[in-house]
Amino acid sequence: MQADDDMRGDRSERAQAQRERRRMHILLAAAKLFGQRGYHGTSVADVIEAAEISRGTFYLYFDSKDAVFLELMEQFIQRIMSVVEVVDPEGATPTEHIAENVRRVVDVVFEHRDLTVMVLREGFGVRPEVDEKLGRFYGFVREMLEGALRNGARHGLTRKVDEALAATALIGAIKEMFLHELVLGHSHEDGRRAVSEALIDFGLRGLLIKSG
Amino acid sequence: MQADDDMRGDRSERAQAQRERRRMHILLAAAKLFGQRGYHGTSVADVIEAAEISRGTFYLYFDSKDAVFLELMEQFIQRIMSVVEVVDPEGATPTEHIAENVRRVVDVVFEHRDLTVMVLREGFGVRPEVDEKLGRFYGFVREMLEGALRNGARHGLTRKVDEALAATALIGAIKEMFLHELVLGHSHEDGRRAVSEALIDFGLRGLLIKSG
Amino acid sequence: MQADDDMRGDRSERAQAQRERRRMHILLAAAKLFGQRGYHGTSVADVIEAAEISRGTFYLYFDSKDAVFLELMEQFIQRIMSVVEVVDPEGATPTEHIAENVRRVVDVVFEHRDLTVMVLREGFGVRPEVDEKLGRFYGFVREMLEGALRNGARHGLTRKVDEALAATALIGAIKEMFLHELVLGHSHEDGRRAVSEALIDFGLRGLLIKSG
Amino acid sequence: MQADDDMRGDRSERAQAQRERRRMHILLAAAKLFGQRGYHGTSVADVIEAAEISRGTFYLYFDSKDAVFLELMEQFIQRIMSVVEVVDPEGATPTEHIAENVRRVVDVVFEHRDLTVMVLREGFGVRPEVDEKLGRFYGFVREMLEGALRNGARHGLTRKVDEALAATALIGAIKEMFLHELVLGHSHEDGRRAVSEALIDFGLRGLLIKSG
DNA sequence: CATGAATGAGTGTTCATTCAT
DNA sequence: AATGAATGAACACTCATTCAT
Repeated sequence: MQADDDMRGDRSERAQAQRERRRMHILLAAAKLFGQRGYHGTSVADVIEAAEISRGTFYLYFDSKDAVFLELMEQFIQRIMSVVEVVDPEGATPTEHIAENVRRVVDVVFEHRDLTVMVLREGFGVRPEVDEKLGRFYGFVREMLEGALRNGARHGLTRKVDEALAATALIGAIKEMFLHELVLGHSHEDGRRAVSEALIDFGLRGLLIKSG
Repeated sequence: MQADDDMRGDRSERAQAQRERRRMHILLAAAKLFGQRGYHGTSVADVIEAAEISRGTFYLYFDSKDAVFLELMEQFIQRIMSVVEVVDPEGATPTEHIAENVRRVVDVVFEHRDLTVMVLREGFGVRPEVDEKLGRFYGFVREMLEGALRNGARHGLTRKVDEALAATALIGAIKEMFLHELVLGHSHEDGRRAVSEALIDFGLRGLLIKSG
Repeated sequence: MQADDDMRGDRSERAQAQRERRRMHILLAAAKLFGQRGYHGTSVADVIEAAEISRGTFYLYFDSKDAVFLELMEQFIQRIMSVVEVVDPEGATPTEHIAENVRRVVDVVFEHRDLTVMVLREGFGVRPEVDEKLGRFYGFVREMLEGALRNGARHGLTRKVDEALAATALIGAIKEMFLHELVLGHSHEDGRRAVSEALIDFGLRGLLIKSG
Repeated sequence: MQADDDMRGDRSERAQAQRERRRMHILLAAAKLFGQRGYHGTSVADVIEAAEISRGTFYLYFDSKDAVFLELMEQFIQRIMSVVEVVDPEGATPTEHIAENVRRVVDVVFEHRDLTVMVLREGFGVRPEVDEKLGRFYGFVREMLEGALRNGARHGLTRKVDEALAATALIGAIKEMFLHELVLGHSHEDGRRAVSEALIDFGLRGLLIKSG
């Protein structure tokens, strides 16, 4: 009896684990394809071929193509958000804080290359739900950046600038650098460090030696 | 015979002009739609409805949906390229040169809002030919920027930086600012000037008052 | 010029007529299949094969499989309703009136065999819109019948009965007789007359010679 | 050895009984669903959910969805047939005989509402085997009715009519009244009696007071 | 015996492209 | 040159059935 229970428990656990692994497998395959060919360029047929599963199996694990895309997008957003620490405006010089945030974000990005490319290359207009998710995410990022800029200005670290415009520029710069590195990157282990440093460098120091 | 030829010539010329006008009309309608809904979100049906032409007519002027997209992309690229003046590396302080280039590019962008949005929102991966075109274009832009950065460094105007990385960041910043302004922009006449100045500001001066 | 106009007019008219003929052709094919195999047993593939058109053409003429079914159902309902004349309760003996209604309905039914079978064999539960249409139709029929029964009772022609129950029984009898005749019927020209007479006979006279 | 056999026999018997109980359980769940949503509107998924069994188990007890439907239909048919007593043509006035048959059928119908609705709402065309079964059943019913009519005519109880047509009409009336009562019926205990009486009334007496 | 994960043929629908008029 | 009817490959999704555990 006990053995029986144990066996059943084992089997159920193993089944559950297997199921989770398969879900992951599909998500990974989908992320790669979405990253390479975009949402519209990737068909369910592509995904099931890449994941080596049948049509039916795909729908056994996910409600729809959209659902997969949204889940992947959510995964990425969650990972990034969970790794960014809001800087205490009253705290000491925030420079190091920011640098650490950047490093952590870069780590997430480089450990989830496909996911990142997928999110970064897909602009608005794919699906309303996607737009909403992206909107909230970029809103969050923008707030982080604007806060950092305000904070930096208060501490006399950065020039007084139109924070909204500056945040937009920074977002664009970050996206492009990540995309460039991830798509063309030679996957040097130091690509990661180079990007980290470049982001901190450009973000905090700008390009000019002396004011114009 | 001669008169006949003339008449035919006239007719042919007028027909040619009419044909050109119609092509333009279709391209404009397509640009607007591609900008608003993206490549995949725009169907040939949308285009012919917007251009008020028949299905057949569309294919009389263009080989395919792709061809329209590519031609529009080419148009945009040509316009931008034709307006950028390569800075003489031996010349005097290039700051003003650069500023003028920026202003001219901004002018093109704001005078062809649909076209710009279309190009900027569509990343790589739509079609191989599109990728190739975009690749060459960004290669050109990148070269311009890298040249400017090298030049600036030589003149002691900018810090010594990894020009490739810096160019990537700048490209991203520029794209994002344009997109943001064009999509959400309130179409103030001064939006154009604000963006111009912000680009020059961020591009040339960076954000930091004093070096870290 | 005039000839040109005429020709264009002709062409347009002919095109319009051709279009209408094709629509009809598809509807006829669909009605036959729906009648033979039911709504669920008939696929769009079946319809386009029977109508000898391509998948795309089907959707050129109809929005969906449902739309075809609903249009056919509506056609049948309209034909029947347009042919039934509401009996004036104050009028003279309504027997002849009723008999004429029956004959007209029978004519419609026998001239649109597939359509009738399609409607009669499909019960409720196919689609909400279908249910609603059928509900309204049977409501109409029921009202007609109940009115006739009330009328007949007032004139002393029929026994006093629970009109609702009697109407239900009559509806069932009518449906079954039509279905039987249309599905198995040997298409004798007199099948039509036999059914007409039987309906009048059973509806008006009942089965018993003398009351039990 | 003998004890062993007995035990095995017991176990086998118990297992057999359990198996039978489970079969019944599934059939009941299926009948309810088939009645409510029809054959096409009911998926195997619906059935296993309602029966609270697994997919595999379903196919352990039945060969296919069709097999369940057919078995249910057969069940209904058997019940009805087993309850109808063939009237002796040489016997005395058959009125009471008929009335008793009607009452027994009504009892079966009201005690197996789901089953009845299932059979009545599904016309021909679902599956060839279904058609065949239904065909044989209605053949039997038809024979009963025609016999009764012939008998009635011989005894001078009913008018001389085309018995085939009359039987068809009666079948339709019966079906419709049952369906109406079972689907919309307020489940009054007397609904049963009302229907019984109405059937006898309409079937035997018809609607007209005096002969035409 | 029981399970539920896996399958793939089939569904209704879309849309870029062709072609007879 | 202009039209729009016609096409069919491709799409996302469903579901009855099988089978390893």
